[in-house]
Amino acid sequence: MTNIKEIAKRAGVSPSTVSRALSGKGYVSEEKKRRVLAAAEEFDYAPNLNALSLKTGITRRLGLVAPAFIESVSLFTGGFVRAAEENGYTVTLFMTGSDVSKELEALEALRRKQVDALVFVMFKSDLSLIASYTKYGPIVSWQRIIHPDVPSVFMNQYDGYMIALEHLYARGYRRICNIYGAPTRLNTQSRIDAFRDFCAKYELDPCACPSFDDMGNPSHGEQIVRWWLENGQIPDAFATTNDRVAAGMVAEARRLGLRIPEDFAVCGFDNLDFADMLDLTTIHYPVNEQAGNAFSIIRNRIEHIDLPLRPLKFHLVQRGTT
Amino acid sequence: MTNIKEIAKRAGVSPSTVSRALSGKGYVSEEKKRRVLAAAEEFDYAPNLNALSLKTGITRRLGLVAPAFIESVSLFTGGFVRAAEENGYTVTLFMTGSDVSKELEALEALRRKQVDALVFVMFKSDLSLIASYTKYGPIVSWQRIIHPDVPSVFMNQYDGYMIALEHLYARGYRRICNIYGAPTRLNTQSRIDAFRDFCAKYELDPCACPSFDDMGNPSHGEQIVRWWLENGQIPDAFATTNDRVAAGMVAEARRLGLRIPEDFAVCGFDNLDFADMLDLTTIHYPVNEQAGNAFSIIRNRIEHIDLPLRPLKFHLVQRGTT
DNA sequence: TGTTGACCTGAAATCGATGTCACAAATTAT
DNA sequence: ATAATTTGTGACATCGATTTCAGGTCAACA
Repeated sequence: MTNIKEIAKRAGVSPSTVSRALSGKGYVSEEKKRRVLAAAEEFDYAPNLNALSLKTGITRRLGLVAPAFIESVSLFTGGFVRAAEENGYTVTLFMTGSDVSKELEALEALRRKQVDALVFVMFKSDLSLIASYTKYGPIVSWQRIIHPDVPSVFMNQYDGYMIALEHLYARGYRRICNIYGAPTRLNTQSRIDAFRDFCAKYELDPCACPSFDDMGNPSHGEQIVRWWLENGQIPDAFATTNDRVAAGMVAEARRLGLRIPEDFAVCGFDNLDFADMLDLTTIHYPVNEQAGNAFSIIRNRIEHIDLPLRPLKFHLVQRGTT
Repeated sequence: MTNIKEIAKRAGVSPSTVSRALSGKGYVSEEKKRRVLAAAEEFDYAPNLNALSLKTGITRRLGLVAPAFIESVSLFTGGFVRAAEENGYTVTLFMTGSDVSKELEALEALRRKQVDALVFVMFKSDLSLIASYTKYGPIVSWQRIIHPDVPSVFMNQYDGYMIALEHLYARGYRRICNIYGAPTRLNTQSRIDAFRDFCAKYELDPCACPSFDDMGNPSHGEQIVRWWLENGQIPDAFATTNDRVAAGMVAEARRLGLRIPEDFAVCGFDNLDFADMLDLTTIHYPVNEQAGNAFSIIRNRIEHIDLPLRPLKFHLVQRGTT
């Protein structure tokens, strides 16, 4: 454990001078600077980060809070860690499994200065609880929320969903079935709005086809395909919550001998890894770059600078299912 | 920021007494204990973790080093974080992108006491370099290595691959083509050994069918299918590096109008998320529990206890491609 | 010659906790 | 009654850095 005192002794100076020589702040004669650097080299000295954090009150550590690290959360995490590390920050994980008590632990870690800031990928806690911790450090959310103290870098799913709908229309599909996620999410409302406006634009009946709520897994996709086979004529196309639901539909169709896109078309969402392997048309969004934006917001607040945010856009990835 | 001194002042005692009252170590009268607890409650006091780390030399933070956080690395990360958090540890990420200088940064973080220990999921650095940092804290590797100071919790791929081969044999496939990963990996050698022993057991010619080296992506799988169509009769079955290669083969077969498993069978490896959606037969391994074992090894070294490691086994997940 | 300011240095305070130590009071043992 | 423990408490040192402060040298300038 070579510490600053030993370096000072070896170089024949005081600890203050060692600190100055190594940090480059304040005056140090060339002569002593050389001696300090030599001693640091000789003892392979590296300052203790805990001491530094205690003294300065800054840890250069950020907390990332998520239920689990799979699918698009992995993409976000990767983008966030990259941006953080490029700027000399380090990222600590808090895995909640959607448990609010675990979310509270992450908030407490902020209060206890284990991290300088938090990014919530998804959460279930009361927004007011989370906001009350902003006095201990910046908090940013990926999940779409509205609060003056907790900025959110959400995807504008109105735009993304509209791209999917426009694409389906352009390919000639008119009877479109919406498969939505959790109805309480603001994102779901955006998609409903997009569909309403889409129908108005092309003079389609928004009620022509029933929609499905609270769908998110492959098994949901399978259920929907089977439901339609038993309950009337299957729609021309499905606009789905995400690629997982879409994958379930594709798999079930294959099993039942239905042809895609002839019998029905499917458009996914997220462009996850496997969408390519399944030849699934989907909507892509640069989640990793958005995570970079989340980091920029945090850094802006911590260092009182004004990094610009990168504007991001959805785009269609057309494959064989439409 | 309310610190221990303020609590002391409010409760009318010394900081030492506050520390004793809150930690439960040493003698404190009931009366003062109550006063301290009340003051701590009133000021919503939580000890500063940096001060604690500095004083005790223990951070209860672990570093996880990986090139990126996708696929099975995500599974490992999830399992590791869960085990760590259950035991009061926190996990800090180091994303290397296979860059040795980034790996060095993680090692330096250990030396500078930002973390108590490290787990390398995968690495490229010299093993001797990594081992030289074990004097600063325990280091464990998931990648299979052999070193007295750096334990590794690898998968015994001999067993896993043998299960795949036995399965293919049982289903009647005799002409089996091996698709291997990076030839320098110890894992690859294990698989080659498994195939040798498999052929000996059933008196098959190990050279009956050429094998492929250094394959790992869907595009590799596609290439292999096309290669066989141009270069002789396609084998009965393929035993593959991982699910990604297998998925590429399945996708290409579908595109070319080949039937699976009639024209050829495919067995994947890893049982990633999408294997189910692709109806891919594959070999499963409880990676998340193995990550739990990695954590146990670390905890054993840090706390000088002797937690047992959970024995883990591969198993076959049969689906439609065999 | 006196003043100003740049340069240089180390002692000491500080960050926020823990833990040792000395000492006093209360309790128990002899 | 005296000795030996147990209980209870605060002063102070410590972890390893940074930073303020006071004081010193030295050259330039009025």
